[in-house]
Amino acid sequence: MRSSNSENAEEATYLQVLNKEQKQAVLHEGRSLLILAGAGSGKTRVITTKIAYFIDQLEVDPRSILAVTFTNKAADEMHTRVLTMAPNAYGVMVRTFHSFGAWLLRRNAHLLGLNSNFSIYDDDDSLTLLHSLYPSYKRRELSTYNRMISRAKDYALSPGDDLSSISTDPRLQEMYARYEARLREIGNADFGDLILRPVELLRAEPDIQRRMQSRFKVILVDEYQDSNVAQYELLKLLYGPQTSLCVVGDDDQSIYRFRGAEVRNIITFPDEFENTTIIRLEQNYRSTERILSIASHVVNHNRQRLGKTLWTSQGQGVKAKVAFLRNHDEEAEYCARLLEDGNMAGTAILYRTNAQSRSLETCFVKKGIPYKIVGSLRFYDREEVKDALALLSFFVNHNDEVAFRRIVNKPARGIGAKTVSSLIEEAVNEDGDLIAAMQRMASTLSSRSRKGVEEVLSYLQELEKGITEKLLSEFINTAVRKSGILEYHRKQDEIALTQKVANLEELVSAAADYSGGMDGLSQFLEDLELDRSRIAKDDPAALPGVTLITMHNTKGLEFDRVIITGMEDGLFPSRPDEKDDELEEERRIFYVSITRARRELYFTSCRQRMIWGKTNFQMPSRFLNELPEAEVELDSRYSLPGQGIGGAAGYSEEAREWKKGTRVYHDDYGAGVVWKATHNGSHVVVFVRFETGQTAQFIPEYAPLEKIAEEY
DNA sequence: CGTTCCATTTTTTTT
DNA sequence: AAATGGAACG
Repeated sequence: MRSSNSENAEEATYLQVLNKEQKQAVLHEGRSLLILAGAGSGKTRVITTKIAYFIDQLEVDPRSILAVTFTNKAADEMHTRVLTMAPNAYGVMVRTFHSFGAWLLRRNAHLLGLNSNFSIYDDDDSLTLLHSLYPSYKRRELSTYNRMISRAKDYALSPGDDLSSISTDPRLQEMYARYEARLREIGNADFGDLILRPVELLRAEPDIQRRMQSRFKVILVDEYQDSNVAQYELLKLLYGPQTSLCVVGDDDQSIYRFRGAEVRNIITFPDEFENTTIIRLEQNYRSTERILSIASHVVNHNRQRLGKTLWTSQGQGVKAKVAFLRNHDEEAEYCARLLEDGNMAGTAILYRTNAQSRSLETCFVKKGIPYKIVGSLRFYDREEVKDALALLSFFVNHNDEVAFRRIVNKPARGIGAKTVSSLIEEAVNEDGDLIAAMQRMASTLSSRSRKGVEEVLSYLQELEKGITEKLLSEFINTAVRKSGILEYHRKQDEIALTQKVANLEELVSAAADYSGGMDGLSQFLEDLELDRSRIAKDDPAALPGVTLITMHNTKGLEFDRVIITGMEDGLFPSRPDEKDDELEEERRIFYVSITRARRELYFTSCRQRMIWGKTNFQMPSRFLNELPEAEVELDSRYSLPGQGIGGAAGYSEEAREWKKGTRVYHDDYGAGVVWKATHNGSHVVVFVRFETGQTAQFIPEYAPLEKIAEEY
């Protein structure tokens, strides 16, 4: 079991701090290893130590080690930690699946008809492209198809494959095929392509596959439970006769099904890779016994799981608290009150949807409580940033229709939709180059459009001259000025009091570390596309203040105190009528959230909540019923009266009599069906959709509302 | 072609 | 509440 090497040699200090299972995982030398690592069981330590051990003790060349992580942040952190343990580990490749795919595609671009400086389209860009192919559809309709296409790619399905597992919509096949054809004409890649096209490449080119297999002798994958089918295919293609593969994950923490993650990947791993050793890491170093008990109680409601039992030697700890509040403002107040003890940095406030951060922010600004929002305020999809990036992308690829559409008439230059379409059509009919198309077409346009097009051509040509000489940040600075983008947003700032110019300035400074020229530019664009947090001024983790964060974004993090907000049906779990699969996934999100806490855990549930501008009456989350009573108590200081931990017992019993689907009759409105039942604090409120198409809400206690028998 | 105003409609999560 | 989409007008 143990290698004789480590038996004799003095044990490296980094091995001494490991527990038995962790050490076993590090020392394991078979080709296929599955580490089932519970929350807080030190899996990152195991992976980093294992990498250090490979280099130090087994004398593996760092360049032949590939470590795949889930986020760029995790990749950076892992790289740093490995270097601390093994200073000669510099050449280890630590990347996300997507960034690894991009790396592979760039060095083999010529084989795929890609420009080696191809740009990466995000979801919004993909939708723009699809819309340009189907202008008669609304953007909204197409976003459904856009999602299906990206899902198909997650499952490694091409337009020619059977897509019935994605959707039986007959239009999907055709749309996917046309979208794909046009994307290839342009020569760019979308997010799914970063995985799918490497898969296609390795299948089609055995030489390259062999080269990759001999380059990467060791492959480690973190957060394996969130890998999708395409990523799994890619792994299989990289797994050569000499490769050792180690995947680490936790089936209970699989929370990205909506984007193609397949828990089955981890469950069937031992069947797919021969002689797999399975090691379970069950000692938790993070949380108290009570927190672990709550977590395991909750996740035990799930059927589809491998099963494991976490334990800790941290002591029992304090009970978790549940608070029922009137509305989201009180919820924020409640959080603020908890923060009065001053432990901002150790506290995280979790929510299911990004929109929920608003009321918290408002409250904290008012009270002067320092906070930081992790992940959500997406710098990259801010209009001004996207404009600037589109301009830069267009320099890299003159065929880039999506970027062209974005910049050509911003600021307004008299180039309308018709002119844009005809310019694109002209380009498509030739070699695709939109600059050449503008040059050819200019003379045929109306004087107004012509002037605009000439303006664009002139600034593009002027800027193009400067691209190789200058520092990248200088080039970007000039580009946003000369193109008029900066001025355009300066005006917007004045009108709407926004910070767009400041954001553009931040973009410029983010480019400071990049070299000028096409390669530097292209690298900059890729880095931003794959890691949206890159532009942010500082690492949010380093700033003081309480952390506001979505449940999904907390993966891998930990805090002294965690407050899980919005424990209401229809918000969390996100839909009141979820199927088992979906509910189990929501429950895993709950499990992930709970296990972020080291010492203190709070849950809040509001009776009223503003959703889409309307105040809704909320039912307590059914997940509250799944908490073990012995470990949880009501925060009676602040909670509304008449509540038990399992929710509003009194109201919910009554509300259950009027559950969704109940047929009712009202003297004035006629027959209808209940679509929602809830309570407003002291009464049951029933929402009814009538056969007349009207909807109305009643308090049955007072209203002339009767239940009637099911119709036949 | 550009702007403005009004009606309509929201999958929740993100590499 | 916010963001889109369409119509109407200059």
